[in-house]
Amino acid sequence: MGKVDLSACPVCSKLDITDETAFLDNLKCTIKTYPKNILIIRQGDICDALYMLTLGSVKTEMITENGNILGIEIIKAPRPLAPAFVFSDNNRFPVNVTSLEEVEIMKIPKAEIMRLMMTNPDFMSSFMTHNANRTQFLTNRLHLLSIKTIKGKLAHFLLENSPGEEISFVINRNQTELADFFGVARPSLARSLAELVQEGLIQINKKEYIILNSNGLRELLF
Amino acid sequence: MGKVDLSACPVCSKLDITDETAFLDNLKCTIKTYPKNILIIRQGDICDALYMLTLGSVKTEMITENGNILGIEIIKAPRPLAPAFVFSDNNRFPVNVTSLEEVEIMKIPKAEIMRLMMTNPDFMSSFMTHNANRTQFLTNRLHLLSIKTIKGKLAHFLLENSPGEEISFVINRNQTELADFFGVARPSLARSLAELVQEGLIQINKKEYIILNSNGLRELLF
DNA sequence: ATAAAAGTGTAACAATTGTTACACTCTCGG
DNA sequence: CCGAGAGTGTAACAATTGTTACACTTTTAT
Repeated sequence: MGKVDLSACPVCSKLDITDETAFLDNLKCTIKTYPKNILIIRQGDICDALYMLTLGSVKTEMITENGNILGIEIIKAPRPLAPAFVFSDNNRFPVNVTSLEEVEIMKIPKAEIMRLMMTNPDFMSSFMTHNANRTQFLTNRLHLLSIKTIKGKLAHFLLENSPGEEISFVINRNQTELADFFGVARPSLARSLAELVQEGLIQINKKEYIILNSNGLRELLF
Repeated sequence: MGKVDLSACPVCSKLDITDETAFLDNLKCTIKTYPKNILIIRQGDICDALYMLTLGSVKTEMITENGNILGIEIIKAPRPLAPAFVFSDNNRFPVNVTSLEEVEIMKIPKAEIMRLMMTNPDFMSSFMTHNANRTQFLTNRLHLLSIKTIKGKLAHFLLENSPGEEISFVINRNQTELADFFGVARPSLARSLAELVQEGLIQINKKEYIILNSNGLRELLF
């Protein structure tokens, strides 16, 4: 089993653990490793334990009923996968989870999570905050999807990621991934990007973007 | 202050409260009433306490940057409003909350919530489950929005709400509200509904719907 | 009972996005 | 260095949805 850096985990960082090894030994859990590009969790699978990604990175994607893929996000270890759903009445995973590299996943039973929360207020607090942040992420996602034009989505997304006007920044997604992220067709996204460039609002060089006119971008939101 | 039926509240129902009045007296909280059609909470407002709707009903709606309204849901007392966000790092309300009638709202400080969770495992468990269910609701919302055609959204929505083929059921929203719920224009929704009727898939009488051909509806999801 | 307001049906037209197809560039492994 | 595959630019056309407008029906308030 690989070495886990608990202090980097948003849920565990505040734990007062004098002996990390002892802590992990006391924890009833199972650990599994998966090779690259494996579908680890299917949308709809029962979720009766907390899945903690301890090594590697995964991609979560939601598949709509019409078969389209609506990319959600990339998760890097250490971080829990869909922690909120352990406690829901209908405890099924809402997304597919696919390994992007060789990964290691720690499966902690629900009862153990309960025990940790009871005995460790800091853990409880972190766990709550982490879930709250996840909810906020979903809300933002909802917000993005509710913007109806592609150029509007792009404006929102670029403004959110830009460090400021005329300052270049890198978007770590290619056009195909971006299109999935927005839930639109790839050529349509390319067209909208080209229009933004032609209108002098932004500048693109591979994955490097520069906002030239942030006010112009903001106008696309109305 | 109105009488509160705690047993009907998803978060409080499992509390072992021998004396409800004493429980509420011990709870440090403030109670406010609002008349009908008042904007109680604005999207972006700081959320440093748990807002519990104890009487009446409210409507929550998300306003996108382009000014469009994306209806989310109607909430009836007793139920907490956006309970997850009390604990998030950026603890701001994600939605507007408007009263639909005269309402009463109990404001419980975050510290009090923490105390309740520490001292009352059942409360903690219910609170977690409730938040998890909310997350699942958001995920479903995301799912619905990610379906691209209006007829697809309608098919998904109607199949989800129908008790079965040829059995009538009531949708408690008018066309305008439904259009908001789906994030589409009202006449476009009307057109899609008319098409579903014309194709013999459903039957409509005011707010009463009947699915005539559920397989036909399912085909719209591909 | 009746006027005002809210909700619905529908049509013509505009705007946006999706689909498909293909040429081109870039990257990476052999 | 070269070829395969991935990623990009772009164009023509189809499909879907939005916009606007107006007549009509239903509900609500006085």
